[in-house]
Order: sequence, then C-alpha cells, then structure tokens
Amino acid sequence: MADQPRYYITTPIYYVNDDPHIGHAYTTLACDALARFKRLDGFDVHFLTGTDEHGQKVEKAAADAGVDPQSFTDQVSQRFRDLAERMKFSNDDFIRTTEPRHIEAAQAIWRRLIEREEIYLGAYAGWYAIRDEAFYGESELIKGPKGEKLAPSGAPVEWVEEPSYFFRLSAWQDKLLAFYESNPDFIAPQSRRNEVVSFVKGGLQDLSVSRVSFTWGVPAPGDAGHVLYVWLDALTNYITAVGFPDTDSASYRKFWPADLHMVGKDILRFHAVYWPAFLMAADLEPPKRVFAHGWWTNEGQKISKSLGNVIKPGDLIDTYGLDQTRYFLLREVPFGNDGDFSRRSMITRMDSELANDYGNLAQRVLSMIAKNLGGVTPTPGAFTAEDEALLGAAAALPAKLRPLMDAQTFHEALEQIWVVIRASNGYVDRQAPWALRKTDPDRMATVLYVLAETIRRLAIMTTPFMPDASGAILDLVAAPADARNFAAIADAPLAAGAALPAPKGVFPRYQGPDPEDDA
RNA sequence: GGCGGGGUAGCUCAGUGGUAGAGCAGGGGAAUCAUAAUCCCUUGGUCGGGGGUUCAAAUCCCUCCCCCGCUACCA
Repeated sequence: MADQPRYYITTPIYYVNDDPHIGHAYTTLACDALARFKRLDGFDVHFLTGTDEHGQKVEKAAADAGVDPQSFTDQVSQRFRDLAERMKFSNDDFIRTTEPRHIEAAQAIWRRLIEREEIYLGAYAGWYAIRDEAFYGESELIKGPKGEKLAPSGAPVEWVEEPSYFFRLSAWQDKLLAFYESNPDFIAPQSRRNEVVSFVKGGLQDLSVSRVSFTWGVPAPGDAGHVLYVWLDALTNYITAVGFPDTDSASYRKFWPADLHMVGKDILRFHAVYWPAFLMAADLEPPKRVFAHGWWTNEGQKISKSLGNVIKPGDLIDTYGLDQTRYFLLREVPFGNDGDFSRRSMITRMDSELANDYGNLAQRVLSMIAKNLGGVTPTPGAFTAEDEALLGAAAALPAKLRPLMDAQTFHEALEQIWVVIRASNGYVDRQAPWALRKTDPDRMATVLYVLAETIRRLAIMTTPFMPDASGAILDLVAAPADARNFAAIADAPLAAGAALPAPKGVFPRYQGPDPEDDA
C-alpha cells in the first residue's frame, strides 16, 4: 500500500462573522461527496475545512458582544462544526486560524517572504470611511450634494495613509500567466479561468499584506505594530493543516500540493492569483486546482439578509431530510453554475427520483425476495445476455464516474447512476418476476439475484452523495461492512443464502404541506 | 467601454460539420412485484435574427439583438 494514491481537498475557511447558510453547506457538501468518492476509490484522503477568525470585523463584533475575541470566535466557530456534523461531512480536520499551529505557519510564510524580499515596508493610502471602517477605491466613490467625495454607503471619507507591508505581486504577473498556461486545468470552470487570466493580463499592483489599525490577527514577526492582513493569514491555513512550516514532515510531503481548493466564485481571485503567487514567492508549490462554484437563489430571488430569505441548511434537513437535501443540491444544478432552490423542484426530485426511481426499486425487489424466497439472498442460475448487460452497466459506474468527479461535474455523475437505476426498473418490468413465480421459480430467483446485486452496486455508488440512505440499502442487501467500496463492486458479489433484514423504505415521499398552498 | 460566457422542445439542460437529444411537464397504452410507485409509446423545436463558407452547419466565418460574469486589495 506504499503507493496508495493520495488526495487533498479543502473548503475555504469560513469567516466567523457569518451564520452558516446554504452557501457554506453547499461548498463543503461538494467537497464531502468528492472526498467520500475518493476514499471509496482507494485514495488516502485528507479533507480540510475550518474557520477564519481574525480581522477587524471579528474584533468589533466581539467588542459589541462584550466578550474577548477568542471567546467570541470559540462560540461562533462551533456553529460551523455543528453544521458539519448535521450534514454528515467527513472532514478529517477542522482548522481555526487562531490555533497556535496556524499562527506559527502564518508567521513562517511571512518570514520566508521577507527573507526573499518579496515583502517590503511601504505605506497604504486610500480613501477611508471611518463609519464603514473600510477603504474605498477612487472609482467606488460617489459625489455628495456639495460635490464632496463619499463612500458608496454615503459615509464621509478622508485620505488616510498608514504604514503597511506590501507583497510584490506586480513581479509575479508573467510567472502567473506562464503557470496558467502550463496548467490549463488549474482554474475551473473554464469561463472563470478566462476571467482570471484576463484580470492578471490587465496588470497587477503590489498587495497590502499587513495592518496597523487593529490587533486581532497574527502579529507580523519583527514588527510588533503590524498584524498579517486578511488573505495571507487565511490562505496559509491550507498548508498549516498539512504540517507547514515543517516541509519535511510526512504529512506535508504526502499531501502538498493540494489536489483541489473548492471555493465560491466570489473568492476565486484570492485563490487563483494571490495564493499561487504567495506560494511561488515563498518557494513552495502552488495547488493543483481551484474550482469556483456558483450561488443559490431562493425561489428565483437573490438571497439576502435584508430580504429575509436566507436558507438555513438545518431547515432543509428538517423539512426534506438530510440525504434528500444533499442529493438535490448536487443534482439540481450543473456544478459551477448558479442555481435556484425551489420547494417545487426539491419535492419533485425527492419524490420521483429518490422515492419512486431509487427507493421503490429497492423496495419492490426486496419485497419479492422477502415474500417468495424466504428473505434470503437468492441463488442464481446462468445469466442471460440481459442479466449481464444490467450487471455490467452497474459494474462500469466507477470507471464512468471517475472523470466526472475529477471534473467536479457532480450532476452528471448522479445522472449516470440514474441511467442504471432506470434501466433496473425497466429490467424488472420486462422480466416480470411476479409472473415467473408460477412459471419458472428458478429463473425468478436469478432475476431477483441480478437485481439485488445491481442494487448493491448502485448503493455503493450513491454512498458519497447520500451516505445514510446508501448505508441503509447496503444493510438491506446484507453487504458486509468491509465490502462497501468500489473494489468490492467487482470483488464481493452478494453471497447466496444470506439472511436479509425485513425490507424497509429508505426514501420516503414528501409528506409536508403543498408548497403551492402558501407563499 | 474592454475582455469573457451564454441565447437548442413548456421548464432545466446535453450536443463543436453529416438525417435535432435527455430528464421533467403534456397525451395514449401496458402491467400490478412495489413507497398508487413502474414500464412502453407519443405530442412538441424555422437550434436568438440576418448573411456567408461547404456536397453538408446548432456545430466554422461575418454582422446585429438580448441575458449574464469579470474589470483588484469588505471578508
């Protein structure tokens, strides 16, 4: 097993100033499905998520709440852990930027950049709005009634200069472009890659990477007045978690560079431009790929706190079920695109695809086995061409899904599984085992075996997306606990004669109120 | 403005030179093992408009119209 392939996948670290919402759940869910898929496919996976806990906003929110920043972040960070638990996320680690291991790593990358003269001391100047506690670019300003400059929020601005360290981003433009050129899959989807390349081609300015205006951050080594600013601190978490600054450690050598940073489209630039530049400047390897996914709308409407239409993952789980929610989010939208959450669509997929197509397939087959074959895995006779075709279609799924998962086309991966589910229902109808019961019981046993075996294979394939329900189906066909991975699809067919538990539905139909009734 | 993505059946989308596809929705039929679930057949498109290249274009070229994204230091 020395050559076991490895896979390192990360979510962004979430800013603790926010309550967990569907966007957080979506990003981590995509990573979870991919991480689980890779584990079932024999990879040694490291799946990282966590929270970003520094910055002026956190400092202020803590002050407003009357607690120290550390206690504040302890509380809020916990909400993200709770979300991960409710969503059954399988992350191997949960990193917090306030942990000593991270502060050490962030300071180490800072030192490397200073040593290589990639960071220098200068002054940050700009239009600052005290009320907003934010700097604005010249182009963002609006004109007040007297022609004075105002922030977009209407707050007065003043020209402020403060000392700041800068990263020589401008020096990395050509190297970044060369990197994109030689790594065409580094940024996905393709349209996002175009945007990034276009942005970099437009010219890069040096980047302010320290602040003196607040203290809740990682202290800059060698200059106590400065804390590391924003992204240099946050992005470094990805190497902290695999052992940086010890680049000789087993975990760093094993897992870095990361295979995939999953991000929302709003933070692509930081991951696709700044991060590889920081790393190359520090003489470290850049990650292999960054995927920027889209946003959800709610019943066609943009989601915002002011509209009050924020979608809470917990509400979806309560209303539709965990696996149903996981399935919908990954099936409804071509991954990478924006998508719309509508109750109508959620219920349609939950009922017709999960309950009717998949759940009922298992139920109808297992019921026949229970009633006609004593609840024991049937003993098959010789397989017909049609038997082989169905079994073969299910056996081919791992190979079919690998490239789709590597391209993060989760919706298409699920569609390919459903092609086999629909084929299975067609097979049931054509073989009509209920008729064979009287005319050819041996053939009926063979048909039901083929179906049970196909269901076993399907349930292994759906495990990354719907771990609970898939596990329940595998229980129903008595698949051994140690034979629930992709290798077992070919290697561990159902053993004839095994006693099966009583069939039980795993995907209930939607029982709640009709969404057309209110709203 | 510049750069980029997109405009294909009622809906969501696949399809990059060779007789228009899938799922859902609609219509008809079959079956009755099953969570009244399933299966089969079927209606439906001038592939945004116009022009061009080609034996042949949704697919290549030109042009026009419409939608969306990016155009930096809030995370």
